[in-house]
Amino acid sequence: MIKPISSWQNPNNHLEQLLTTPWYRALNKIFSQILLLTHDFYKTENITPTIFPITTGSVSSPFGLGSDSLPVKINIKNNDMYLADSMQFSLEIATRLNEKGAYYIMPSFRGENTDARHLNEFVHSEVEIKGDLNDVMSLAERYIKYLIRGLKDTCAKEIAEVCGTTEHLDNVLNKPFYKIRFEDAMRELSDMPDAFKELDKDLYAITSVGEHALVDKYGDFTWITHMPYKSVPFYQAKEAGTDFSMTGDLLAGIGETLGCGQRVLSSQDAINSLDEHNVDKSGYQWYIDMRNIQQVQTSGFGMGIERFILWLLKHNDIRDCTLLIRDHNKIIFP
RNA sequence: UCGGGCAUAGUUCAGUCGGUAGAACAACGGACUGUUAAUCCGUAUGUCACUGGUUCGAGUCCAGUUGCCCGAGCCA
Repeated sequence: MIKPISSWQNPNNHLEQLLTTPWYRALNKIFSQILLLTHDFYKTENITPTIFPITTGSVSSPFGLGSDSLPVKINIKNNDMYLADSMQFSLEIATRLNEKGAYYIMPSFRGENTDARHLNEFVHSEVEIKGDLNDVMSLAERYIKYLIRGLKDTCAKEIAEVCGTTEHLDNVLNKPFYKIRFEDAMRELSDMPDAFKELDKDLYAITSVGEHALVDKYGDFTWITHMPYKSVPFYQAKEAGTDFSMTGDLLAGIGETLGCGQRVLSSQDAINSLDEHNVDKSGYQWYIDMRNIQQVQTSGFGMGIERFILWLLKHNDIRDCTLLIRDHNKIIFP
């Protein structure tokens, strides 16, 4: 059996653990296979690889009533800017340059404190395609199953040595991912007061307790879709005729592993959404303009690779799932 | 980011009611033992995180700042 050693607790002694323990040897192999499989998968889908700057003036995360997520602010030559918290905006541009869409797999940066479910720098596998919510959800399902099949071929020994089984891989491959709308999940979990919290009057969001309850009930890789429009970022499209959004979160293991959404279509949709979410338009005029230059319906998803590995290895602390430790509250070598 | 806790010797921590700063381990010096070291004796530990306030007097009470820990939040 291979067990993690939690060497992130003492970053200055981490290097020896990294270089000498079977846990990190297995983790390294899994990471490299996921990279290879990701490129293979998108090649079969005819979706184009891209690469972008990691600094930006437009961050995508600090929006929505349900979010006080923080970008990582840096200062270069006296200019305040951010490290990318997501490449979604760049991918929306790249999708307009390519036939089907564009993907990217690189670190994203977040300003919250690290804990068992969060890293300050995580490997983000993101894609944006021409299409709607259904298209991107089915792409996500194909991607995850492609990864699982590939990892079964190449890393079954390592996975079995960590978890004692590879049964959870087969369970996922053998059935379609269960889908439940947010409003239906709320009704089904109405006897659990902690499953949802009220963000604002009559505006609710699911909690990690609620996510766990859904995973317990419907198994790993369960979709919760159509979150309340006001609780999601401005760039997510509104469902016609409802107060919900064209979004989906994919739950597995400890919780949200992948998030996806259909983007606002027209420049007027973008303006309305910025207003309804009370977001200052000055940093996002380009986002409005882009829809005037070329209006395309796009949708995309982002998956946290370490969170996927957490599920893959049936583990519960994401800090064990990175090769080089990063904690923005500390200076760490190497 | 919010809430709670903590900050005293190299380290781990005591410090009562506001009245001159304490222990253990580590370190250093010596003694002794047929010797990679143990044991015994001895020695020194310090901007009590920082700034200000209250007070005759602050490690102790109050305010602010900084740093760390725990919890929550957020997300992928």
